[in-house]
Amino acid sequence: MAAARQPSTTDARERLLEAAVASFAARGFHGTTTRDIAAGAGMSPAALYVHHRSKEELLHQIARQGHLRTLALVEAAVADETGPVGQLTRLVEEFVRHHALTHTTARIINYEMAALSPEHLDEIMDLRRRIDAVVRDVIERGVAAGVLATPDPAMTATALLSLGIDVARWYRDDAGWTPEQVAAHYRDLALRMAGA
Amino acid sequence: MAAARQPSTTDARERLLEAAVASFAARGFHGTTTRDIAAGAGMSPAALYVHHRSKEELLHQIARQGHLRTLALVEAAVADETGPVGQLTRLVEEFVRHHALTHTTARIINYEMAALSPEHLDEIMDLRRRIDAVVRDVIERGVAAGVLATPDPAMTATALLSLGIDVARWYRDDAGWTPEQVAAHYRDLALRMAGA
DNA sequence: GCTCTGACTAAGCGCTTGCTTACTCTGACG
DNA sequence: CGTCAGAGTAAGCAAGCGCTTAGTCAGAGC
Repeated sequence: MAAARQPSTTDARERLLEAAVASFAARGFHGTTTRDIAAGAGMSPAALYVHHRSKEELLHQIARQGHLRTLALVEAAVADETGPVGQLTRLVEEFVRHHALTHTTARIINYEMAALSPEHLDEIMDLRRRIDAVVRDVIERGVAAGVLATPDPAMTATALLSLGIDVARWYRDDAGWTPEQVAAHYRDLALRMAGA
Repeated sequence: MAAARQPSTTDARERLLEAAVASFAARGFHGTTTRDIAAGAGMSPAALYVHHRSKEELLHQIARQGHLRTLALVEAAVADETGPVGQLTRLVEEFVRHHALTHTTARIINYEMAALSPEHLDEIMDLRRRIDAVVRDVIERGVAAGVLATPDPAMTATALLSLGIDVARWYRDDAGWTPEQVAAHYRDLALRMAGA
């Protein structure tokens, strides 16, 4: 049956995606050729088009999966904790740890967005707005409840997200800090910033 | 004399640089063609090579000038104030205001560095290390003097720089916040983060 | 008026790009 | 065994790339 061959098919598809992640992160979308990606997956240039429609579609899938994962992560942080301070603590810890751990993917989804088609960009921007909304909501509820204090919750939310996202730019696997160390330090910084 | 013609010559050179800034910021280094840049300066494709050696050299000049200006800015902030708290206040205000105001250039010099040649990248990385060192030094002196409090001055310095740099990624001229408003809010956040 | 200099361009060179075409090969199914 | 689907490829196409060549033209100096 067809399912018996599917594992290896899925495997080739996945290998191409992984090769695209590595290339896009290292050289950017426009700095990467379809031949780079195919070679990274150990295949001929034409093989890319057996499994994917175009180079831009690869970027779209990487961006889509990455943003969905981040949205799920922030929503889980809020769902698992009660109270704005606990939610903010958990959210920043997980958000920062995730951006340090998956900095390769995170670099692409945060810095290569301009290469998406207008339609795909719209879809990704919508996911980003939903992520932003979760963070802003936690801070606004905290301020309303008197357990957080900041004169401009929206700008503080922007700063917190910004701080986490930018981890993907500067973090190196061999730079002396583990994702957990950065996450713990950033959690403390975030609580100070939000006036906990 | 030659100087009489020089203004218009300098002008063409400068117009090409400005067009390169606009294109690199909008589409990235690899997403920009030399024809884009020349057209942006209102000239033929070949004109670029009358005034500049290569596309990469344009990026190098933009990155070099931008980093030198940022280094001068942080050094001036430290020189003009006495005491770590005043220096940190002034430094963050100016750094953030600068990144909001010049976000177009700042985007290039922070996110297109991978497109530089190895030699040019070395030079730029050295300038970045010097900028980092100024910020880290302010925080370390503040902690030593007991006017700032943070368990890891190096990581806090990284976070402060990161926060300022990332302003260039998300800031929009029409998004409701002026550079001064962002600078003032971020200055308060920075003082909290550093334990002032 | 003649010459020389330097800004600027039309045309194009050699190469690389994203993607397609026409094909081969493997393995499942009757 | 013959057929047929689908994964994979060798070869290549049209377009676009960074950059060069060979030249035009305006203005300064004598």
